[in-house]
Amino acid sequence: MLQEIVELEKLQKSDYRLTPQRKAVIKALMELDDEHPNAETIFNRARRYCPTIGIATVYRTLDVLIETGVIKKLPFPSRRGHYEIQKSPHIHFICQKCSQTYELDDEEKSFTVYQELEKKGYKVRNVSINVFGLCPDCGNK
Amino acid sequence: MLQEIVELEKLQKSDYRLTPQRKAVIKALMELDDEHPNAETIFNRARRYCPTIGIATVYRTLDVLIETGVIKKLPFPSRRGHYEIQKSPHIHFICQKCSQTYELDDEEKSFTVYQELEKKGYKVRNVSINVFGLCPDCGNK
DNA sequence: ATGTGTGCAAACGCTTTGCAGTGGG
DNA sequence: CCCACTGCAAAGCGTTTGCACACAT
Repeated sequence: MLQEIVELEKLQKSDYRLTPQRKAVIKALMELDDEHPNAETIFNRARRYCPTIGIATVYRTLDVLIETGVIKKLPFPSRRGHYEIQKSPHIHFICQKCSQTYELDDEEKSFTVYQELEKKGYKVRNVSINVFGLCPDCGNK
Repeated sequence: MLQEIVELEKLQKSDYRLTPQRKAVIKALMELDDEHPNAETIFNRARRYCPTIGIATVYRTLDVLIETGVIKKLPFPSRRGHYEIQKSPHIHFICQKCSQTYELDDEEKSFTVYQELEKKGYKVRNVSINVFGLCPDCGNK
């Protein structure tokens, strides 16, 4: 996977070691990226590639990956943390009935917000747009 | 307070009882609304108006208020829950250094998102835009 | 040799739940 | 008068931390 190499390089450049555990977590994150996984889901997938990994290491690795900008923690009003690889901005639509999360492009809108806030003196690192309601499936039942 | 009466009526209309505890929580939420309070902060303020209230009741009341649309749980990637009275959409800017949260108007942008998604078959109940970065204070140090 | 990184298990902190009692409508 | 609601304390659950060990450099 080409993309994976990019992520691994980001880590190396920041004085963090590329351990089997960290590689396993990144691999898990890449594979699960379309479902906004929580720590437990990432943990279970990462075990395929590093069976001895512990949940604490997953949490510590997620912190490292957030710090180096590889992933971000998603701002959902959920009790558990959800994570995704950093990529171009998009809208998250979260269905309040079935909890499905949809991704919808929104580079343009995010960019406008970005520009306006930078003009006002804010340094913008991440724009996040979440929409809550009923998805087409749940809304028509 | 005029606004408070509106919130109380919403509750009454939904077959929920207007207890001193619930009134106290609503009053606390109104007073603290500009600081996106967590349950503990709401609890401490509510005790001014109902000294015997318990934290469990605060949590249960918050659930009721969310269900009736009086308040919403804010989608911040924080471990604790944060709440605010439902009002017209705005951007939250959350400083990653000092954790200050700023509110910035954005009715227009939210409305555009709203319209586009409704066209696609989603039923939108709540649009939430969060921006993360450094606030003017922290960015210039 | 040094210190970053790890697994385990225990601790932590916020939130939820069970239950017996209370009071609003 | 009945049942929604409450306070208390205990349990629950996701996350963090302390510690001894491992292993890269």
